[in-house]
Amino acid sequence: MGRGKIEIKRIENATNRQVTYSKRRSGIMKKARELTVLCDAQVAIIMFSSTGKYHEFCSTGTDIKGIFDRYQQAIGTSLWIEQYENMQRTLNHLKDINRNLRTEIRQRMGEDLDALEFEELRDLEQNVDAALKEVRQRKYHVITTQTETYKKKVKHSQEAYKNLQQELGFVDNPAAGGWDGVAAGGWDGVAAVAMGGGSAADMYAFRVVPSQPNLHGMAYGGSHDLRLG
Amino acid sequence: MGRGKIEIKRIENATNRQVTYSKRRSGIMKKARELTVLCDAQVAIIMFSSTGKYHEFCSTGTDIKGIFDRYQQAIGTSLWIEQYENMQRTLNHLKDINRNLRTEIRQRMGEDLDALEFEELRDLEQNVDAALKEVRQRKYHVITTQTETYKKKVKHSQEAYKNLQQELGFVDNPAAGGWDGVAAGGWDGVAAVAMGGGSAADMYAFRVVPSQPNLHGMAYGGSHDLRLG
DNA sequence: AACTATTCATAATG
DNA sequence: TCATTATGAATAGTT
Repeated sequence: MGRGKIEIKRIENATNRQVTYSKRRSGIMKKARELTVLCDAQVAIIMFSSTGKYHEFCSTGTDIKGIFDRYQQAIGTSLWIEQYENMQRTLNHLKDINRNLRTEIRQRMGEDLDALEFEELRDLEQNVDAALKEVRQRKYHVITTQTETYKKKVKHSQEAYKNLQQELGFVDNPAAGGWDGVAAGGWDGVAAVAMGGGSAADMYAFRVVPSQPNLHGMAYGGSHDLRLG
Repeated sequence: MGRGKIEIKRIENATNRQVTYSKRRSGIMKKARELTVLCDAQVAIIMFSSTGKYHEFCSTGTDIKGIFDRYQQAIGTSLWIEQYENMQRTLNHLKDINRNLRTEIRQRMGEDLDALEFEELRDLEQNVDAALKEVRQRKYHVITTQTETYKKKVKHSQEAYKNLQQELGFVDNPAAGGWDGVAAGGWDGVAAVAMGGGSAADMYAFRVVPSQPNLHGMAYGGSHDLRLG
């Protein structure tokens, strides 16, 4: 065809190559379209030129994805099965880990202990005991720090008050009440109450991990069976 | 071409249709092969005949999957993006949950308490305290049960021993030692030791969740930063 | 499947 | 890129 036969090998002249690509591409596309109409066939074509431009053809009544899904069904496997299975594996692994994390939390809460051997129970007890000490220590630290902070605030306010009184010409009278009672030890009393453990009303479920409380998928102290997938 | 022009519409005669499909299919395949050689192009073709048979063409140096991956990159999206993204979302969600579960465990172990407010610390303390009581109670229950079991076993052994002695014609002499010392309360002593809390050597990390200990991805009491994905 | 008459695709050219 | 055209390739209908 054309003005003389040509050898089927790479066209070295880039311009000629591009022209030939364009002509033959449209030729193939036309043939493909005719085939789908004449023979009631489904055809999908994807082409990339040497310059990287892409063109596609797809028979009417479907799309590239549809034909490829059918193709994958025909050859009995997914071309992307490897990635997909990797992901599925990771997912299941994460689910298993999460399940075990939940179990550990439940056990640390004193639930579901029936499955534990005596040695495990003993270790758990020691671990929870040590944790309790840590938590108490930290709580005490926070209280102490907070108390100090408030004491300083009170002291500053007190001094500001005195300065104000002096500036306004009042007589400085420390025994007249005002802030002194609190400054003398009132906040230590607050600390003492806070340290004393909870009342019955305080016994609601523990709930921490700030900022994203709903990512657990459940309330602490409640059931841990988050269902996913 | 051919003996007379034909109208481009579905060929009703099934045999003709099949013959034409076969001829034109090979024509397109040949054209595609020529295009890839002449123009250094990448081409992928998938065809399904009206009878359901499939045929494919793919330029040398690559495969269907390669061309489709490139195609998806070219159009800037994945044809299977929906399934994939759903999975990715689930994965990230699981990771978030996982992270929070680990944080909660660390906090229940008395670590990473700096981020907690005073109220959270107080709740945590109460919760861990209550859990400790539960664990101790369970441990005591296990010990009691175990002790009873051993007591019974000892008693049975003792009686079997006595019966044996009688059968062999020996004189029954309770003061002669043997099992009686243990049966009188020796196992309660075991229980007492077990209840007494751990020695310094017992203070290794707590490790439960039986059957699949490695799914945590870390040792209890160690770092909780399992990296995934 | 093979064969041909005929149409079509396209290489070379402007 | 577009149009023209000579030429070989593709193929519809037939055997």
